[in-house]
This record gives sequence, C-alpha cells and structure tokens, in this order.
Amino acid sequence: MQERDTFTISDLASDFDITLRTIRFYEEQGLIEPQREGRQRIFNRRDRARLKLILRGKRIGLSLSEIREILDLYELARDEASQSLKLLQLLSDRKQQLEEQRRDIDAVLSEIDMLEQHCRTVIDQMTDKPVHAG
DNA sequence: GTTCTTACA
DNA sequence: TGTAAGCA
Repeated sequence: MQERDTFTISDLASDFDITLRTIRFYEEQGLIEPQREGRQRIFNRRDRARLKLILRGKRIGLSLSEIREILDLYELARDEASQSLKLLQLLSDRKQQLEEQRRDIDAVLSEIDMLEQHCRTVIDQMTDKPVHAG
C-alpha cells in the first residue's frame, strides 16, 4: 500500500490545481528540476514537496527568485536552521513592503477625502445647496 | 490522447 | 501565464 513515488506533470497539475504551463514555467525558472525519461518529465516526491513549498511562498507574496533562494538552501546545506533564517528575512522584507503599501494607500485615501471636501465646498458656494453624499 | 518545445500575446 | 503550432 505504498504511495506512488513518481508523477506525471498532469498528476501534479491536478493535485495542486495549477496548469501544466505553470509547472513548466517553474522548472524554467529553476525552482524545480524533474527527472527526464527522454523528453518526458518524471516528478518524484521531492519535486512534489518543492512544488507545494513554491505555491505556499507564492501565496505569501514571495517572488519566485526569493522562493528559489529558500529552496536552494534546503537542497544544498540541508540546513533547516539557515533555511528558516532566510525565510525569516524574506518574511520581514515582505511585511515591510506591505506596510509601505498601506502607508501609500492611506495617503491617497487622505488626499481623496480632502479633494472631496473641496468639491463639496465649491458646489455649495455655486448652488447654495449643501451636497453631502457621504 | 498526452507531453514537449518554441514563440507570441 | 495562456494559447497555438508542429512533433513524438
């Protein structure tokens, strides 16, 4: 009752609900390197696990190159500590990015509020009728 | 029928 | 990443 240890590209695509193109793209980007049987791609459990990590990283918002860095550490050093350290760094960077975006959004929202107020003031003066839609 | 590469959108 | 062409 052993789990299958090799998969076709279609197997993984349906398992993770992604397209064949996506998997081939990740390979092209160096995130996975499935075995070959002639031209055919043969994926093992390691590839499957990596693919899972890739998708998780993508969900968090990491770039493919960032994900590759983590994956490489996992392969080369097999040093889980350094891998976690790297992930920690990337997560920190990602949080900083998001916080920066939040500040930008707040700034724009603020400008919009001021512009709206200005428009209402102008309209009030011209029509002598208060416009308070919000 | 399925997968592959290449090239363009 | 999607899609299409032309193979194996």
